[in-house]
Amino acid sequence: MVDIRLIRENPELVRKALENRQMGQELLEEILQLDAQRREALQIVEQKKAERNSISSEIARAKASKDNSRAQSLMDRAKEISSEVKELDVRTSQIEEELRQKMLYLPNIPSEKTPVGRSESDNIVVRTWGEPGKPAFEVKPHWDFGPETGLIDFERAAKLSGARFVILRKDLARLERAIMNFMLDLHHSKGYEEVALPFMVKRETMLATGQLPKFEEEAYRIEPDDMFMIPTAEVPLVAQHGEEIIDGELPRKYTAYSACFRREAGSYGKDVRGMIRVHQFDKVELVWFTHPDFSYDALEQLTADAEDVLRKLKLPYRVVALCTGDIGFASAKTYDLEVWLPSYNTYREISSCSNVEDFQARRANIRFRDIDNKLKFVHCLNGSGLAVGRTLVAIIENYQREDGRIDVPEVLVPYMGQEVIG
RNA sequence: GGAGAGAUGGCCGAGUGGUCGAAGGCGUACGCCUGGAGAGCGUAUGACGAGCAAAACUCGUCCGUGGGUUCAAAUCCCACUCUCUCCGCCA
Repeated sequence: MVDIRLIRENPELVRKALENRQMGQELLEEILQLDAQRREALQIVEQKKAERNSISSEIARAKASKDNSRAQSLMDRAKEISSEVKELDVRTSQIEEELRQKMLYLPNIPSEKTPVGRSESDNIVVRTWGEPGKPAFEVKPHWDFGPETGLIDFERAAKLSGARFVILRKDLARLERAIMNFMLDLHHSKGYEEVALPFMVKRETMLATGQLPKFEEEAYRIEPDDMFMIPTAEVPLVAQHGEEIIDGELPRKYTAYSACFRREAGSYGKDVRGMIRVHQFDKVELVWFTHPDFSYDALEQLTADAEDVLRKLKLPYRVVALCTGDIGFASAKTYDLEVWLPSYNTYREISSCSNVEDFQARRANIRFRDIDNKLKFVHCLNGSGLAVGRTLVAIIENYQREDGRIDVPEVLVPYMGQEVIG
């Protein structure tokens, strides 16, 4: 949620933000109009209420001094005002609700640090790490490797659940578990508090983090209970502190494993082969709650922590700063980590690290007490550290040997108890 | 699923119709005391919204949520949500 006062006092800033996001201005205009209406209605109703209140206390005084006729005439007057107040209240809260609904659809204002651009092609490569290998043989894409070795079973997954699901078997199932444990252990060693969370959440939880109301068609909904399967652990990880005043030191750093569920509506043609884009995948997530003054330092640190996973796995990657036209709804600034995938002969997203500033904290009402003793909204950051399925793919393709088997990355050997699979 | 108990400020906890936004305590901030710290003493300390150039100012709202009764609701009535205890079922 964007601060309504900021919108009111600095609409040009919001106008520019929407423009940079390649979005229309209509929503902003509606919000400005509703805000003006709301304040006008508020002033009228509050004045009436003040009148009612003062008569009410006069009644109390009249009754105390046994002046019953005076009390009665005041009560008649108060009754009139009260019914006026009731009407005005209804009108005011209608406007307020309408405004609130519109506000929920307004995206975050991109940071000044976010490069301005129209689309993906305007993103900026910030740095590159490692060299894509140049094997003398042809690397098998994971969608061939998997079925041929029997370690990935797309057919039976489709039998169970339809397209875009995957079954991992034997060493690959174990490798995935090893990857998760390795990531969680690494983050834990850096001071992240590990959390195990619900994968199903209430509607209001999805609202708090910004997945709803705008992106409902992207989420799996559990009809009878109006709950949602989480699209990322970010949702419960952030919302756990909803309606709280965080006590103790900031930043708070959390890491959690979760399965993630996405309908992938509107991406029918994309990545139909393999397990790059599936409806259910595993991910290890990182979330920070920080003081507003330090959230951009925190973004660098969080990104570095996610990068460290790739470095320790010795997977070549690059860091991309997303432009204003490409960052997510809630984000003010985002770095994507992209890992080298031989099957695509390019880098593909494996992590997305964002500073959403106070956007989620406003929705979820997450505050802290600053040194000046004032309550302020925290800044929230989230990033994948990393998407486990895509890490698995990256290992299959980057660690492939000429004999078609896969070397286990050194850091995972202790978790696997073996050095080669396949 | 059945039965009961509860939900009040950052926290604990009093308060059953009219100066209650709410006693008391803890915590926090400042001051005194001290070589320094602690203890002790004193003072202050809810949130949100609107008005104003701004406010230490004024007004409004808020005692789980939503309705209702009343001139007036933390307090009375109804519904719901959540938490806890017990019973049943279950991984």
